[in-house]
Amino acid sequence: MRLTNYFLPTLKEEPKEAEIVSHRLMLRAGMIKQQAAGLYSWLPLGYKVLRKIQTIIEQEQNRAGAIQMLMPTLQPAELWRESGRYDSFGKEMLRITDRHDRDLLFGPTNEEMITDIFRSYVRSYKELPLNLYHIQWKFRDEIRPRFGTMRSREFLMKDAYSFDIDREAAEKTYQRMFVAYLRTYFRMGLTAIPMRAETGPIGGDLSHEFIVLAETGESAVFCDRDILQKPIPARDTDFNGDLSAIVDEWTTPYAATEDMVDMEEFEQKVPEERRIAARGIEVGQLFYFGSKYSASMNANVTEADGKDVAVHSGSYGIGLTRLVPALIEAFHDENGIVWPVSVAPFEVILINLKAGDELCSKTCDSLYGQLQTAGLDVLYDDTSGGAGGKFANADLVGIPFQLIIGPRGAKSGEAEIKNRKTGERETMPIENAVQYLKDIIEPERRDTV
RNA sequence: CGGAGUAUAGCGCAGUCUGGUAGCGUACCAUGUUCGGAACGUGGGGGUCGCAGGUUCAAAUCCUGCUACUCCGACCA
Repeated sequence: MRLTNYFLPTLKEEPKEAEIVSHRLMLRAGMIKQQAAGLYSWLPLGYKVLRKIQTIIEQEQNRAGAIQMLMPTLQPAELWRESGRYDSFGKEMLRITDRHDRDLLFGPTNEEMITDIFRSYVRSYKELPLNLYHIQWKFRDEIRPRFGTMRSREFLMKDAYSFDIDREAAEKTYQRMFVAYLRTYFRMGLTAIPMRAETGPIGGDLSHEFIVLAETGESAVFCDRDILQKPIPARDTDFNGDLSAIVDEWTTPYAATEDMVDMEEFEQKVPEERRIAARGIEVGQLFYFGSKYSASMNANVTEADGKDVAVHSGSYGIGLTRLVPALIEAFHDENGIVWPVSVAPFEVILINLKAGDELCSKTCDSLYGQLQTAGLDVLYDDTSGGAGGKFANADLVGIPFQLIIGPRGAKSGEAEIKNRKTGERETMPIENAVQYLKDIIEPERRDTV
């Protein structure tokens, strides 16, 4: 993409409404625009990151055996009356009336609807297990939305819903999602720590939150440093096999949020030098809630012995629109964002330092074509501004590698490559630059590990 | 929903106390000099001062009401 043809409205000055660093940087890097309290437009750069995150989530959900579909944002109130949540959910649920005076709601979650789909079509235990997911916009009318898209009213979520014949089978599904989550966050460059969690209003008795450590995290968390060293399950993990060893390994070190922590237990189980008391951002949650909805909504299947039983269910969420700021909280410095390659809006930015110089522009145009041919996701800064502005902008939006060509280099045949994360610069013959970038970027995509 | 603030050019702000019809920085347009970390000069365009009502010869400024947004708290993926 040529920057002269793109839409990237970056801001030099600090927007006054933003308090935390990720919100400020998302506004300054031209990723989002606030439209009302808790409602945001995703501008091209921000949307590109969101799509990359979505692709990783989809790949890992599919790998773990979940099946993608899509449910509507608006739901009929009847389903929620059936489960009893129409009245109990409270004012966070946005209620809408259509022209026929029918009660609708903007879905804050989809347990009722997926259960309705399930009971409409599934009759036999032979069709289990089933794990369906969708990635859809949800709405919760938060009393006080804040921190940009970290806590917005409208938000994009991946929700998977599983159906199993009994608790044992449901726990296996739970473990598959657990492993998929470890891989998902790892591929985004994050270390997300699974912590025993309260089950909250969704109900049930088995739940983990996945937490990313960050100073601006909304909750205090306590864990054993050991958990940060645990190995990530490989790409070829057999999701049909027994995953309990992996889950056990990850759930043995102490890790709990402030809601669940027992300080005495924490201090007793974790030696002082390994204790981490920090703040964290929740980026996903797993729930097993048994037959809570299947029983009240008649989602039964017939077993081998001819008897009907209510299925055992779980739900598994990942907040995409919250992951973006969580990533920025984890990856930034004083100059701007520092994206990991796998979620970066572009992998490399080609900077033409002097767009008016014939040789310089010719060299850059050629490199731009080569980078595209090499399969790299490239933004080409072909604007006519000064060098300082271009460097500042490239640093701000956080593209992992900068390929810098100035008139001097164009003449002498030298290219400069800056690593955004380390700040290191390397000079090399121009003809080597594309292969050099390809070699360092491809493994960083983490799509083959 | 309780408490505290803010609203003036695209963005960041001053002007409001003490009423006289709007200014600074930046961004934008033109032009010239620059050209490796947001460079400089000259010229230019852009604001019914959040909305409504009131007081006054005169309101960004004083009074009343409303709206939006932000922060703290309770709540939450």
